[in-house]
Amino acid sequence: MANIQQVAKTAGVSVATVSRVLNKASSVTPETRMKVEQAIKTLNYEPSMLGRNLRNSESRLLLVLIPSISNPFYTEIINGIQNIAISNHYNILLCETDSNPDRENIYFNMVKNKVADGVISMDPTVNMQKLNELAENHSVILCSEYEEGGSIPYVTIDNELAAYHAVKHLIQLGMNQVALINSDEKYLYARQRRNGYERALSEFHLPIREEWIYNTEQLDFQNGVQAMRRLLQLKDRPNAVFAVSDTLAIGALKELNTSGLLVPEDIAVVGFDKISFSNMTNPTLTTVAQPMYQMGCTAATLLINQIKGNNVESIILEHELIIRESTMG
Amino acid sequence: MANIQQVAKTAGVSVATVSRVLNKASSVTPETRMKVEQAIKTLNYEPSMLGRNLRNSESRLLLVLIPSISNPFYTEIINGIQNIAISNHYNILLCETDSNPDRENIYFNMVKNKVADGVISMDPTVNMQKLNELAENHSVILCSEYEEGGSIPYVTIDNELAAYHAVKHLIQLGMNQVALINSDEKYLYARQRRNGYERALSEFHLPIREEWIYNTEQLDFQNGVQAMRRLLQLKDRPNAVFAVSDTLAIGALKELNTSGLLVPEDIAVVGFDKISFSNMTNPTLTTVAQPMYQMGCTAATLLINQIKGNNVESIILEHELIIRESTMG
DNA sequence: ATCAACCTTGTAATCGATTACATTTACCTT
DNA sequence: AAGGTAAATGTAATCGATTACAAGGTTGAT
Repeated sequence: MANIQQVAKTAGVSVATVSRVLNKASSVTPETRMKVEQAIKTLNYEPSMLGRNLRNSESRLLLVLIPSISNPFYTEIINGIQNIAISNHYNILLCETDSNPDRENIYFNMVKNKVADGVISMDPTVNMQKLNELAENHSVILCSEYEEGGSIPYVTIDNELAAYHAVKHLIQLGMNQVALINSDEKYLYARQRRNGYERALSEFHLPIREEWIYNTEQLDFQNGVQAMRRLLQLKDRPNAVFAVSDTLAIGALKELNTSGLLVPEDIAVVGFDKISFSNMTNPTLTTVAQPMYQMGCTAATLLINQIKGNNVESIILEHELIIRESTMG
Repeated sequence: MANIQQVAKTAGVSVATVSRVLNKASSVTPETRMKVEQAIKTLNYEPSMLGRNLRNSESRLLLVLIPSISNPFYTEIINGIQNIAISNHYNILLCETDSNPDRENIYFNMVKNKVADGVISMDPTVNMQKLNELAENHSVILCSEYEEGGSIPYVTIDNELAAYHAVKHLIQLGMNQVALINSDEKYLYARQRRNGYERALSEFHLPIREEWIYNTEQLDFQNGVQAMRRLLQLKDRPNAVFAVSDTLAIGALKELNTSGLLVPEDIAVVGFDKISFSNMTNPTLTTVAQPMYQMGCTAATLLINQIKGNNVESIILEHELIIRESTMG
């Protein structure tokens, strides 16, 4: 691969002139420009990013931290990030942390080392202390999960309100015994969604019953099956379930199917996230849609602005309740 | 962020010595090593990848090209790639091409520019001519989809044999009218799987009937629904369906459910890929498992070896038929 | 005491770009 | 024709590391 020196030589000009042609900025005679472009073509020259990046001390790479690539929740967000990134001449480095602090460290170092210009973290298990340290000198944006009262800008939805809407929908359909399948409440979103659940119950003067609240360790399908199984063993069964993720809800559906119960006649189900599989189930799943593509776009825009040195503000986006067969027989 | 000069100054040594401490290679007195390490600690120094990469003309980044991040087929493969990459001190740059040639070009240029040290392509729509050009001077591995008789090393399974096994399984269950939901036969894997399907039929002296072969444009759920709907409209209905992807098969299941047919009693269904949702459906889906994690590991290992300058050979991995409820009521 | 051999450390070139500053060239004005 | 100005181009420093080679220092053998 040719370098800029060789191009300069074959064009009979200096490296500075070649660079000027490359960056289209300052004045070059049409004639010399032609000579340089000719040389570039004959040598099949592509400027080295390594040289350019070292000099400019930027890499035009954005790190995206996700706990697990197999979680369909993230795919649309990543699409959004990627589109904005590409149209701003950035690329994204997708990093799966597996919620593993060692990997997290590797990725944080990549930002410190300028292998990447900034980070969007979507990992709810991220080490907030380290992230805050990183944010002191580098560009960081949180997406979906965030820190209340923290100083790092974030993009999210109003989780409390979204849960409230979902549960209110169930209650208004006449369900007076609504169970909650929640994830571990060490996560902020889990606590917020529980609050929304409780607010809806309280508003309709329904009791909050601990045995109808099940906390899962993870968000997998199997956890949903397990949770539903437990709820069905209760003497006093719920007649509706709000699960804080579609994968949990789909697990619940599966268990209901197995035990011969009808959805929504016997038990209505609402999920959260509107993952693509949520309308492939039978019945299709009522769910709360987060504007995932938009979240991704917004997060990327914030990050790029922050890298440019601008001050950016956190943003809360709108959610939407998608009513499907699992609540509307 | 401190640089190597400052570390050298505070440690009272030359930059060469600092570099030697950093790279643990040549001889440094324990005493000077201590001084340098002390300086590194006090200055909170991290070596710049940009400088290092320029000098070594490597980036320790591997490009992974996939058509779409939302396709669950790729997630396990990517896991495998990532694990091997990390344990060899590489990182992966996950690139979604959307089967868009412009994006493809951007990514190919990243390799030419040394932003990445090599590519694993999993995009069946990739421009083979350009990829071959790239492979002349750079490291390239194909994963899953490949070019027959081409010169780029690949990792794949025996698609013909896998399809043959799937269809033979259906026939041996007593199904004598097996339909095929195939994707566009411009793809090599689609042609190979069709061959396997036909071989199994021929072996059992069953006719190959064109009206039982449906080609979809894409692999989405909706295409499966559509395909099944068409097959059900036939006067002479099939009593089994082999779909070349789980998403198609899940669409077919959904349509069968909608029209009140029982699976597998009325129509048995086999999918392909063993995506995680394939055991969340009702009934659970019989499918052909590709060793996806292993494919990822193998592809990454091949690529890293190729980058090291070794000659690498293509590898064909074993598949496995996973029998579940959709063929075994 | 001398010298070879080896070990440790330093000097400076290098990777491939960008860019401040210097220099050359061309043109215009009087 | 001389001098001034602006445009075009060149020179060389710079980004932050690695490393070939040079130089200095120590050790031990004779």
